[in-house]
Amino acid sequence: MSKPGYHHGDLESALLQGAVNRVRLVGAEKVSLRAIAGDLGVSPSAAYHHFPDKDALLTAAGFAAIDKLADQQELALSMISVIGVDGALARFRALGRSYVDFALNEPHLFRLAFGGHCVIPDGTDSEAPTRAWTILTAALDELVNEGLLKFEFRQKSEILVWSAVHGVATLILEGKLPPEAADDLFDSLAQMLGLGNE
Amino acid sequence: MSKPGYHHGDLESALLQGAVNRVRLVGAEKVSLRAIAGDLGVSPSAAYHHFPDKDALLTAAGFAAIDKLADQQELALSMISVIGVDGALARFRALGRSYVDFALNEPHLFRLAFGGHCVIPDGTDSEAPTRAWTILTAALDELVNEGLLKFEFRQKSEILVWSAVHGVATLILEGKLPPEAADDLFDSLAQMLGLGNE
DNA sequence: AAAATATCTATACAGTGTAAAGATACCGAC
DNA sequence: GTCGGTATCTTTACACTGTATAGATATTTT
Repeated sequence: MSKPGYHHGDLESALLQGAVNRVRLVGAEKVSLRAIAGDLGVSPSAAYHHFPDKDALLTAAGFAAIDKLADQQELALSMISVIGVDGALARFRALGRSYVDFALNEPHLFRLAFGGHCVIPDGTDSEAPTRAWTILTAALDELVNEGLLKFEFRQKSEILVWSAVHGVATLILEGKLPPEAADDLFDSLAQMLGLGNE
Repeated sequence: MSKPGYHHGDLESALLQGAVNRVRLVGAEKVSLRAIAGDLGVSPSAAYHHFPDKDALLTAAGFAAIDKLADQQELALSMISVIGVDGALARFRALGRSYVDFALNEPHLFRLAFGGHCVIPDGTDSEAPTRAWTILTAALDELVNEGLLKFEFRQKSEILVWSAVHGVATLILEGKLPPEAADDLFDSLAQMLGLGNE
């Protein structure tokens, strides 16, 4: 299944990987299908047997980028073994930090992922809850369990937290906010979530 | 200064306007310099006497889009004449709503404005406080003056509010959150800002 | 082994951004 | 006014893009 001969074995995932690599380096709007194919020593037209067109390949790469973000978040979470209140808070913060870090370390992948290429069809809830969403809700659950977040605030907190973290990442990336804004935001979030308790 | 003859008078702003129009319709990555020039009945190369390259033109169009967003916000603000506490709250909400509305009504302009084309050089504070920023701080000032927001929370609220609103706009636009998420977010924000008082 | 199919290549075409050189209209100096 | 210089625009050309079509090659099926 890897490379059993002339037919290259698994061009589809090789193309995807190549697309991700190229986007990572130069950004989505400056990657050419021909370059990706060239990297793999393959004719430009070869891609059309696996993806309907260039845009579809980039979209697939975008979803791969979203997955990489989720990977990084889970990795960041896994490195915090503290339990209890402190653990819950640390994990919450690590989640935001890894999100922003991904945006700043991989700006091109981040923009590809959230820049119009990977729009969900907008139909009624497509019942595809995104790994990022799942990860976030788990962290908020923990905050609730530890008594750090009032249960009735949890639902709305999901939207607030994700929006704020995504927003600050984007705005820093675009130079609209300074990098320190991220930590300030995390402070505000922690503080405000906590305030619901007293 | 408008159209005094063959030299077209003011090609530069005509190109800019044309670029904005085209981006508005089909999105930045599908607009061609030649099409913009064609709309104006002008040769493709003509643009190069006014902009170093296509990217620069699109960047200018992006900043124009940012300005349109600010216009829309100020217009939304101007339509609320209520004074006092209710007015401050209404204006705060209208600010968020107009921001999200702009993103949803003009997705291509919004993406151009915040999708990497208009990055501030990232140098130390470039002392260019953006109209959006000014507008936001004014609204928060009013909240403080009306006693709806604790003074010590104001500074950090700037980042929180702008990030959250920008984030929710983006995530709705990309299909990651449903449209109703915006109102939920405004509820949370109003509630949480208010909580700092009791 | 032969036929059918999936995969890849070769070729070609219209469209792109943009560099270079030539034409045209304007503008200030005499 | 006329003349020369300059900004503006056109023409032409080139390298490059995505992708459609048709042909070659390897794999799979029968």
